[in-house]
Amino acid sequence: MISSIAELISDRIGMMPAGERRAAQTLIANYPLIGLKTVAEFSAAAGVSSPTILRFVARLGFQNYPEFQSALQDELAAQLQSPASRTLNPPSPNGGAVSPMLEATLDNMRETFRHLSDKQLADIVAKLADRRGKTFLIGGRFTDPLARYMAAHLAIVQPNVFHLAGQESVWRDRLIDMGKRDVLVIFDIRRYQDSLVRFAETAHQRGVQIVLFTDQWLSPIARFARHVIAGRTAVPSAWDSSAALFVVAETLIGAVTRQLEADGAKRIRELENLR
Amino acid sequence: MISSIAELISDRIGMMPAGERRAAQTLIANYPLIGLKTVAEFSAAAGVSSPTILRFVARLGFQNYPEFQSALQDELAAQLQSPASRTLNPPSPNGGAVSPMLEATLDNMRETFRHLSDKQLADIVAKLADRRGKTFLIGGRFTDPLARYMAAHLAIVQPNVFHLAGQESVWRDRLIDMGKRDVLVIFDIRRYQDSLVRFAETAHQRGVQIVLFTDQWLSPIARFARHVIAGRTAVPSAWDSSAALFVVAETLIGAVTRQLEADGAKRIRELENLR
DNA sequence: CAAAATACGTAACATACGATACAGCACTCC
DNA sequence: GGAGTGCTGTATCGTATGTTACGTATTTTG
Repeated sequence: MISSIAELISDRIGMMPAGERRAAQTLIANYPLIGLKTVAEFSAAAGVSSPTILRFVARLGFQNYPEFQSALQDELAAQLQSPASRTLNPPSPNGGAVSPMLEATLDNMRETFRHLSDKQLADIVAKLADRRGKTFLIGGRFTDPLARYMAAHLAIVQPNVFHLAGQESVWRDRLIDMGKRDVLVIFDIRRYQDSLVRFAETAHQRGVQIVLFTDQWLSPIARFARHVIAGRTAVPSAWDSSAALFVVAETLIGAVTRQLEADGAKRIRELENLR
Repeated sequence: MISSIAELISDRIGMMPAGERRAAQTLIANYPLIGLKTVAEFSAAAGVSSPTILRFVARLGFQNYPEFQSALQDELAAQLQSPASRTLNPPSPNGGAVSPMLEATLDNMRETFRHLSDKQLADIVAKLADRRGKTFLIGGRFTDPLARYMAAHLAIVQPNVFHLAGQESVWRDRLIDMGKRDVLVIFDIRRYQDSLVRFAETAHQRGVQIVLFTDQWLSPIARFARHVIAGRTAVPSAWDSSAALFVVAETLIGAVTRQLEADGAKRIRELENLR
C-alpha cells in the first residue's frame, strides 16, 4: 500500500534513468518543499533540465506538474492538521527492519544522557578547554574513529591536540610526553583491549587525567579514569552501537568550542587564511 | 517582534477593509496552504475577487504574489525541519545546555530516517553484500572517521573492503583497481571537498557504483552517485553534526552483517582462531 | 442629505510558466 | 563494429497566471 508520494518515489526510483533519479533524490532530500516551487527552480536544484523534471512527475503517474503539486499540498495539509502523528508514532514508511534499530539507538541516547549530569559534562569541558596541558585521544578497534572524529574538531579550536594512531609501540612511546597537566581521552567498549588498559594504567601513574568513553559495563580502565562516560550500546544487531558515545562526543566538541569561542574564533580565522 | 506571517496578519487584520479581511480569515483558517495555491483559487475560497487578494498581500508588505508565496514556503521549511518546536516541551531531566543539542540530534535522526525508505536501504545493503566486487570507503575532513568506522566492521564480515586513507595521491592511484562491479562509499558533507568530487567523478567514469553519505544540501557528488543518503546535520553548535549519518552507517553495517550471516559466521570464527 | 473618498469587481494585458517537438548523444544488443 | 533504442537537453510554443486600469458600488463625512 502506497500512501505518500515519498513512498511512491522510493518505490520506483530503482527503475528511473539517471537524470530523473537525481530529481527524485533532491526531492526526497528537501521533501516536499522543492516540489512546490516552479519547475525551473526544481530543475536547477537538481542540476537537470526542466523536461527531465516533467518526465519525472509523469513517471510517478501524474498528468501534469500542477496535479503533482496539488498532491504534495494535500499531503502537507494532512500532515499539518495532525501534528501529533509526526512526532509520536512516526507513520514510518519503514515498518521494516530499520525501525527497531533506530528506536533502540534513540533510546540508548536518552538513557545515556539521563545518567549524565550537567556538572560532569561541565567538568570535562573545563578540563578539555584548559590549554595549559595537552590533549591526547585514542580508541580501540572499533572506537578509534570516534577518537579521530573528536580530535579532528578539537585540534581546530585549540593547539596541542594529538590523536594517537598506528602501531601500539608508536603511541606507547608518546607516554613520555604526558604529564600531570595533560588529558587522555580513551574510547574503549567491549571487548576491552588489553593494550589500551595497560596504556591507561601507565598514563595514570604519570598523573595524566583520563576521560573514558565506555559502555554500560565499564571498561577496566574506569579504575584509573578521572571521568567516566558510560554509553548504552545495545541494539538489535550483531554489533554494539557506538552512536550514543558519538553524540556525547559531539556534545563535548560543541561545548568546548563555545568555551573557547573568543580565542577559538581568532584561531579559526587564522586557519582559513592559511588555505 | 513579528516573526511569522500569521502574526503579521493578526496584527493588521484590524485595519483592513471587509474584502481583505475575508481573505485574511480564510488564509488563517487554512494556514498556510491556501496561500500556496494560485490567486484564482485563493480568491474563490475567500469569496472575493483576485485583485482583492493581491491588494491583501500588498498590504502585508509584499511586492507581489510570488514573493508572498516564497515567504510562506520558507516558513514551512523552517517548521518541517525542526519538528521539536512543535512538540510541547519534552520533559528533559537535564535542563542544562546539553539538552537542546541532544534534542536536535534526535530530531535529525528521526527526520533522516523518515526520508529513507526500506527499499533504498535494501538496495544499498544488497550492493554492499554482493561479494563479486570490492568495496572502497573514503570520507572528507571530518567524516573520514565514519568511513573508517564502517570499514572496520565491513572488513570483518567480508573480504575486499578497503578504507582509502592518507594523501590524496595515494588513494587516487587506487582508482586503477576499481571497476564496474565495485562500490565506492563516500562521506562528504559541506564544506564539500573538491578532491573528493574529482575522485568520485573519475570513479564514476570507470563504472564504479557510488554510495554517497551527505547532508541535506547534497554534495555535488550526488551527480555521480547511484545511491544518496541525505542526513540532517543542523544542531545548535558551531559544528555540523554527523550523528545521523553515523546511525545510518551502523544500520547498514548491521543489515549487511545479517545478510552475510551464513558465510559471515564462518568467517568470524576463522578470525577468532587467528588470534 | 449630498458630495467625496475609498473599496471592490470586471475585463484587458503582459509575463512567466509548463508543455512539446526535435536533435544530439550514450549505451545496448545483435 | 554497426544499427537501434532510450535518455537528455535546447529551443519553441501556447496558455494559465499575476498584474493593472478603469468603472461601479459603498461607505464616510461635512
